[in-house]
Amino acid sequence: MAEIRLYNTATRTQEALTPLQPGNVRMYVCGPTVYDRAHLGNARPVVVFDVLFRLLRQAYGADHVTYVRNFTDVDDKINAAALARKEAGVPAPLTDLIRERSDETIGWYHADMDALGALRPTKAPRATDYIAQMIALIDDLITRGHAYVAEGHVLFSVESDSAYGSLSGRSVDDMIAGARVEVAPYKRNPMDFVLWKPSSDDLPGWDSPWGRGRPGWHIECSAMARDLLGESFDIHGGGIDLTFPHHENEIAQSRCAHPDGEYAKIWMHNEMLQVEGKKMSKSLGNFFTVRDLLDQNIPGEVIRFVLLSTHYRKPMDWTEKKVADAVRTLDRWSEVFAACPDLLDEAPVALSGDAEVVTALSSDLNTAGALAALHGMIKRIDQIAVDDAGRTAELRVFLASVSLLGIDLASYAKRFLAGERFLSAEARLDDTEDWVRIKLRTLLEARAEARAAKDYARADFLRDAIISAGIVVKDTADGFDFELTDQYDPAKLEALTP
RNA sequence: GGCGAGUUGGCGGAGUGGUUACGCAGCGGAUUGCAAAUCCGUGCACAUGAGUUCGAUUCUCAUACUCGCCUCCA
Repeated sequence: MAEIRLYNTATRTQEALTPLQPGNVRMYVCGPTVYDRAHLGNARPVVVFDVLFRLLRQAYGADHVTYVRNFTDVDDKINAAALARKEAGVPAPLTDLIRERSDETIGWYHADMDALGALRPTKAPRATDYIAQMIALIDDLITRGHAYVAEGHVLFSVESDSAYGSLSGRSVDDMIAGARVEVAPYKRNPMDFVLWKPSSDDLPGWDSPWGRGRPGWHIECSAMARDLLGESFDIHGGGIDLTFPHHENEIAQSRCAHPDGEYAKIWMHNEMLQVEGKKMSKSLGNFFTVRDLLDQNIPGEVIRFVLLSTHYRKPMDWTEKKVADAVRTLDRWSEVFAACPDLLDEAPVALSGDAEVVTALSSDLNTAGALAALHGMIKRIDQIAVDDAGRTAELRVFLASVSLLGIDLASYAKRFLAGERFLSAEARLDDTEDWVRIKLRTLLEARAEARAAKDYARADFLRDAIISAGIVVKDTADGFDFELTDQYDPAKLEALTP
């Protein structure tokens, strides 16, 4: 087994993973705030850390990896969504609507991430189930002099933590100088952040020593990680935008409350996702959800493939070309199994996967390198005779290697071999009007007749005409097929005469 | 203003102190009535300047440009 090396944001270097408890790895990843469908950006960390989860399970054993990913179900946006429903006339108490909204969103989230082939984490706690632990943690921080009560709020005192700012590499003074937040007058230091805040009567709230209220954003992760993983654990992950303030504040809370623990040892952050070269952001409104893509008939395996084709620490640009390339690659990989479809129905074998693939993944999750290694494998396999037993053995290793990336090639290939095509000509034609299909069919059949009569001049003339409308004509063993290209233009097709 | 990341061939995208990434596109060949698809083979690169070194795309510094975070955000 190759040594697993991971880039640690906290030290800004790559480090070998050595579990604090030998043979038992503990990982916490910040999960979604469940107010709406997961957008594509939400999917990136899920897929990235799922690959890590799979790698760790293989290296240490499935029962020796604990992966916790939370659901944040205390949030203004959830409240707003519930409030909007109430105002729309839904006759139910607001708290019920809030709970309903969270439940519904969590269900969506699981379904969408399942479609991307992500394994469920070992534990998926909800913040609202850990209010008591949060209150205890806050109480502890007050006792230890790291937090104070002011006007119904409990605030963390950043000046009480000499290490504050170490993860994100900034000093408290720098932060104050560049702060663009309005500073509440009751804060002792402008950077002090909320641990607990009062709740109005019409919003969710819990009784606490400081009155009815609700927790601040950061405390939930500290409380759940403490409860489920302990004071020290191995890996903490999330999007790079969480580095500050979320993770910085988590560290501060946890280390100050548990001075003997070091909280997370390795901090991993995935870079952001862009769409066609532009930042994907809610405020710009150019984002789309995972469900949108699935509904466009883009298979989950394809989405996952694209997400893994760029290293997790680099910004990734989501483009239609990448989707098309991924479809193409998965189609090719599927075709290799045409001669041995039974392999696809075999139960997953306990193979460790190709050494090159494992080495790439072990080197700070080099998923792009792993995909390159898979390309090499398939090339080698292609050169082995179809009836050679060695080919079957190699294909099993190939499948095991692909599944280490969480790409369910067996499922994809079975659908492909059964004739399913994604982004196919037929699928695209389905969106067009009847006359297009009739016209195209007329032209294609006219050409087939010309070919049958060996009137190649006419056949080629017709094919050139169809090509000029952006449609590629293919002759197959049992007839013909066609494919729409980027130049496909219905207007040109309409102008053609047989 | 503060913090951080990046700049690789036509495009996407890894990696390395001296040697092939890989994929797509291109080109040549096999195949085909001719094509398409497929298979085989193949050319093309490391932002700029300086330094360290026997040798740098790879290390150091500077410059330019791009991007992200500092505010809910993965």
